[in-house]
Amino acid sequence: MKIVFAGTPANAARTLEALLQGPHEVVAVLTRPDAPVGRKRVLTPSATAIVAEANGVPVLKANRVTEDIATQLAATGAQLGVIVAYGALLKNFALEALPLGWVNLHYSLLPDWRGAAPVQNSILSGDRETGVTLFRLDEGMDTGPIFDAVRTVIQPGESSGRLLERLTELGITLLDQVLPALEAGIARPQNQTTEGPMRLASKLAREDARIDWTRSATEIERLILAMNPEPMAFTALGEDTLRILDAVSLGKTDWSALESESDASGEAIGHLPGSVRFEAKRVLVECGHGTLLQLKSVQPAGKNPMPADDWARGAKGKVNKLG
RNA sequence: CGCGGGGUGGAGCAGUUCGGUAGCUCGCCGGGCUCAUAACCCGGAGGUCGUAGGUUCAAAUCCUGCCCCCGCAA
Repeated sequence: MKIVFAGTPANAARTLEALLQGPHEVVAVLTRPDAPVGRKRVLTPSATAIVAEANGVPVLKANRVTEDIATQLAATGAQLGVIVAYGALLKNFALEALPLGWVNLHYSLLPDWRGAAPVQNSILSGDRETGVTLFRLDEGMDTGPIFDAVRTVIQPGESSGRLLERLTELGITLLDQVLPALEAGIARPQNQTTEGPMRLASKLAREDARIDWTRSATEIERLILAMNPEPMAFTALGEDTLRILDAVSLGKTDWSALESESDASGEAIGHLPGSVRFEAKRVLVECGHGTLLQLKSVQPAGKNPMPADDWARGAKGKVNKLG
């Protein structure tokens, strides 16, 4: 079967690679235009564009599927369109441009978490389970009828980045299973249910990633894991920011036990949220409701990411409070 | 020319203002103590101080060019 693929970021590129290994012929790839990236603002093609070009697949670059683009896609003779994180909704004329229409991989169990950032939102909310859903694209935002879904349990300490990698692979297997049925015309998508949670997975802003140390360690741990690698949780450290890549909640902790240690070492400890405590092998931060968070990996402004223990070597004696 | 921080043994930092024989906390290797250890004790290896040039009796430190890494912003 001839298919066109639409996608932009790394997980889309990975899915495209898998499709290129498979039995179907990818006759064209649609992706967002090259964008200026990084401090030097170098115009950089998307991860998907790079994979497509490396494999000699014709690439169309557009922010929206205009009638012109739809016509070009139809002219490829493709029967089906596959979308993974392309970044724009398709209008009816675009949906109808291909005989079998379009399917979309979405990284949640629809109808829950429709929208731009399902993976981050599911971790942020402390969900136990998530998954990937393959559905027929319609004009709505992640509202089309579902072919199939794969569920998976979110692992303790799992970041958005790692979870997305797993979901990407699950999505690939899901495509492998469903595409043959689609080609044979026997796939029967079911309308999305109206039961259960239907939360909106809105896009996250940088300010959403600022740590509020008055919240519980559990909530902060979720925030840190959800925001890794984008946009990455951070807190104020003097004039600069300290990015926190990984941390684990220790829950409620008996401060009196810790205090005797601190008295012994002569270090004054505050009881304010954000107070930092450097121990022999770990770095602890006091959070709200008497809970403690152990930092595992941080990145000071201007530095590379480092284990919290390494950071402690240089910060000890200079830092006593975050936020 | 968007703003800013940084490059010092394997890691994280100090030393640079006011040039003068490279330091700290770890890690690593060897030995000791111990039932044992991430604990403790003793000893050891490991650095052209990003790079090129300049000033000087002498440069990690002062001057100039270049390379690389990163935070913010986009």
